[in-house]
Amino acid sequence: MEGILATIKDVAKRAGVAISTVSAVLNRSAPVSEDTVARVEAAIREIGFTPHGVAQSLRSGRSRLIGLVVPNIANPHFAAVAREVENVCLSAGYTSVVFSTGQDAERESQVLRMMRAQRVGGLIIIPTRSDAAHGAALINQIHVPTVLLDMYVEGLPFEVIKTDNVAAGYLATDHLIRLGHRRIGIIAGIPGLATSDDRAGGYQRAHEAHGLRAPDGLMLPGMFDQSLAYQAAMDLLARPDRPTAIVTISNMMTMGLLFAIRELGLRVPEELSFVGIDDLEYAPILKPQPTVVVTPILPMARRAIRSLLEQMASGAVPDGRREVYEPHLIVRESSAPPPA
Amino acid sequence: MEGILATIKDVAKRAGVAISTVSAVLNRSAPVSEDTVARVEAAIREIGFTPHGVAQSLRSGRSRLIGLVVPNIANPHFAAVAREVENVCLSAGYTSVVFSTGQDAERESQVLRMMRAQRVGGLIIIPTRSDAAHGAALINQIHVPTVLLDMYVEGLPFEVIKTDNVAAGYLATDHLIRLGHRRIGIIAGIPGLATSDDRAGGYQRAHEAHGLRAPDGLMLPGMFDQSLAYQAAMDLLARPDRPTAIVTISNMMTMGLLFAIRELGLRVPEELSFVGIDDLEYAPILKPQPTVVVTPILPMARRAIRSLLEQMASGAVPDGRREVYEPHLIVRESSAPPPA
DNA sequence: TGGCGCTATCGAAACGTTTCGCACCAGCAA
DNA sequence: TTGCTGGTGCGAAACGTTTCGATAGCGCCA
Repeated sequence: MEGILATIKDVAKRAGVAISTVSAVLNRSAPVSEDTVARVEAAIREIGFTPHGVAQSLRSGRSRLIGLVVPNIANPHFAAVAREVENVCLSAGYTSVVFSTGQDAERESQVLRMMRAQRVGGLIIIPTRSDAAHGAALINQIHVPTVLLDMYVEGLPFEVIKTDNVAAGYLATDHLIRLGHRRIGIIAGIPGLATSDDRAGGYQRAHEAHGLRAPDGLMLPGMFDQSLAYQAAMDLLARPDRPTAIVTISNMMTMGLLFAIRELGLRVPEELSFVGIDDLEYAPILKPQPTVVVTPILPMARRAIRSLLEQMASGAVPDGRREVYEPHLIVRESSAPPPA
Repeated sequence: MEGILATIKDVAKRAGVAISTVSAVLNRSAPVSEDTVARVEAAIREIGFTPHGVAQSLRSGRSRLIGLVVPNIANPHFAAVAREVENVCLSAGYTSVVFSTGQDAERESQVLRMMRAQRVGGLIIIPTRSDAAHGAALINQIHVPTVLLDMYVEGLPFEVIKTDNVAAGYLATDHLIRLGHRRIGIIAGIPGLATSDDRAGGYQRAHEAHGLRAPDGLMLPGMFDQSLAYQAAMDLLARPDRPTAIVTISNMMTMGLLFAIRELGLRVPEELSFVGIDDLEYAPILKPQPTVVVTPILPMARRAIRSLLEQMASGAVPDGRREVYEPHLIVRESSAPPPA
């Protein structure tokens, strides 16, 4: 177990060739005669040689490590992203390393420092903030090809793979308005976070599109944090003129709402309707099953990692392209016309 | 962004000292006078130097990469482990890289090859199988300090951090027997997998302890896979003499059962009781709330990574120690006496 | 026969660190 | 003056690769 692993030198000796020839065989980087290839490959098999990725990185300046930076790996939504990225990486011979920021800019920066120390070859980031100041801070910490997932950051030139968040908020709200709701609350995320602001913006827009004014005082922040969303929901639902419907802008916030509903013993959808953004993977066993707006997160993740690998291979300069995926509504049981 | 990062050489030049002196400052590995330290540190700050982890690894033979191998990172149970490991690693200056095996021995081996290529310095593994043959295969693929989590593998000398799985199965089954159930089904995992076998063993033992014989034909395999568990549950529940209660031995299998219950429109606990092993993080919003046997997975994860870091630092030989954590029962709403 | 071009192979430098032996200096005792 | 000692600092080798210029062997044509 205490490992002295074979080196390329051992292979060379065994096959009776030069080190550089073994390297050429390994990388197909130079013409090598058929039977030399065979001899080298035999030697590799016999002594169980695995190339020293660290040495390869150092010499070639290319790293086979991909960094994935997400808000929280324990959130199933992001875990799914990680799984997808891992799959693509593995089949492409890359290794992905995942880190959680906890939506904290300082921790994000700490994480990026680690990534830099490990000299990852590329980065997929779900950023913690989207304002220009953050962009300015980030730009100095990122020295490799990068793709932004889920959210843009002001002033960062990287490709962005996101959903139409305004549409997501719109879809959820529009659905409730059409059902007849007029007092619709929303538990939004962190002000200043594009994803959050856009989804809340869609909520406003939907009201306007129906010639309505979004009611005052019904937009509560929840961060991307379940317990805060729970607080917000309790607040909203304890009011005498409580809303007849609620929109939550992320899976964790839907969870928070569900906790509150359970605690207050509210009947859904008879007494309260709700629509969440992002699906819950156990939605089918919930009672009632939640109506949600879903985003194609898996295709987005796949696209992000593919695009990143391509950039790394081609050395293309980032062009700030934005790839936008459309969300769509899944009507289930948690939404119905308001009580008379 | 296209990164030419500063090297230790640049620092040395700027501070007017030798490279080796900078290294000494960085690692506190040799006495350096106070004002030289100050000059070097100033230089580091000024040019924004981050040590090249790859070069450090290569030269020192020590790697700051920790590999975590789990069945599936998209399973919240394992995502929680990953998060915990990441936290400890980050604060200790290590980087964790997570991989999923999909409970597939071949993929596990592929993953281990990647780990070896990256020369990770230590490994935490939740293995895919526990038999001796697997142990024999694994022993040749692992060349670094390693801790086994959740399950032992026959013939592997590493420290094992696990729960008392027999007790877990026992607790769940005993609870149902005490409630009066006599036809208790169990959806077990993969035969040959210790965790699975032990939990099923606990089910047998509980019957014996009450002077009962575990009913025939009520133990169905579900793998650690939701859809298979769903199939098994459908099978079990479609029978004319269907069990009055069911034990599921992992969170994914409880999910599968819940899908089946929902589809068949069974009332719980009036028509059917169940007890799951491992909690569901959204348990509180489920109706009925599931009765479960929980294992202290977070403390176990913390213990595993701490123990690993210690081993890496001390260079201690593995002693095959087994650290066993006790599971306990949380009675909620899904278990009640059987229908008369 | 000599020169040319092609192919297969080789040797050595380089990537950015750590590590280790050696040199320098001042102070001090002999 | 010489020799020793302890505290600093230096230079160079080494880690395991990739890469690139050099070279040897060979057939071919003039």
